[in-house]
Amino acid sequence: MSAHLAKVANVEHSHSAPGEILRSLGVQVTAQRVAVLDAVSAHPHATADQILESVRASIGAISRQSVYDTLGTLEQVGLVRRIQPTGSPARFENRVGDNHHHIICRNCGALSDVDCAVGEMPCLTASDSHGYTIDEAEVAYWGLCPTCQ
Amino acid sequence: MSAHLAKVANVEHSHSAPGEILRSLGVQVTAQRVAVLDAVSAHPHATADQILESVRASIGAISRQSVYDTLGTLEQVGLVRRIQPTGSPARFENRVGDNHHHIICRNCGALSDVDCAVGEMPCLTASDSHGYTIDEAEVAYWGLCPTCQ
DNA sequence: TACAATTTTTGACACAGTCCAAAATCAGGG
DNA sequence: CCCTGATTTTGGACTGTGTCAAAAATTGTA
Repeated sequence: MSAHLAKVANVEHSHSAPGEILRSLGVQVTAQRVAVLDAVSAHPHATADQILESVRASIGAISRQSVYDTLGTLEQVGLVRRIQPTGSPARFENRVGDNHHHIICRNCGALSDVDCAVGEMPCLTASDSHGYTIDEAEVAYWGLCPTCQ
Repeated sequence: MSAHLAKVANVEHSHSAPGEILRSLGVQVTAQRVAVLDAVSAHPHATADQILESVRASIGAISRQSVYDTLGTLEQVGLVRRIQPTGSPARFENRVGDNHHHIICRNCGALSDVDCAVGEMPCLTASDSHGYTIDEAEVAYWGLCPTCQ
């Protein structure tokens, strides 16, 4: 994803109404999209189904397909980041553009953000890039959280 | 997974018959298990279904459940490592114990091993461990392979 | 050879993500 | 404010991946 776009999305709009943010990015504004964006903001690292439940609680009805579609659109314009730790379904967060990493508990699945020491992608250098053009080093820290130790 | 166990599995058995390796680890030897181990060795980073196809080609018949069971057992005893890059099903490899990382093409999905500069887990230090006991820093390098650039 | 334990098979199920046609909504222009 | 074209949402079906469970088969030991 474009890091620049993500920063635009996050920095220039952090105090705008969701509808305005969408409009400024050329995305049609609908009640469903606003509700999904709100749900992602309220529940960092939520799964699509958790977002579905949250939106249903807030606007009454939305289809599962629409949640998936909207998350895809929001990811595409850089408002939402999609992560997927090993063994987990996809999770979504609105903290974008800073290349932060995550830390996951092997026991209970708790998940937290970890700032990237470098801040920009890719933040690590592969010992052998195999001729690839690398644009991201995705890091996940695994271990036991304070509660599960 | 126990790094020591993985090294035992990989180093002390790299020239033994698969059946002997299994027996030495206290795992009951069956034709299915030997075939799955062979398939993983022959096809690094294969998915469970690819391993299923390979085993069916080699020993004629095996159930999907048995492949999943066997992979689980082999992972448990440190003979096989299970990885799951974002957006991919689980993949299996017999290169264990060296904490190597992976590099994945965003376009075609090609996947290669990348040696870990440190060699042991965890090879990175989180900027803030949130009180976790960290035992692994899983790194995936993303970009475009030489063919897709 | 017999038997207990374990593994495999078979089929069903659950979860997560995608596909698709019809219906509904949005946005802009008149 | 209404109309219309474009887009989105809905509802249901489908696919892929992993798990569950009971019955059948196999392994290994005595």
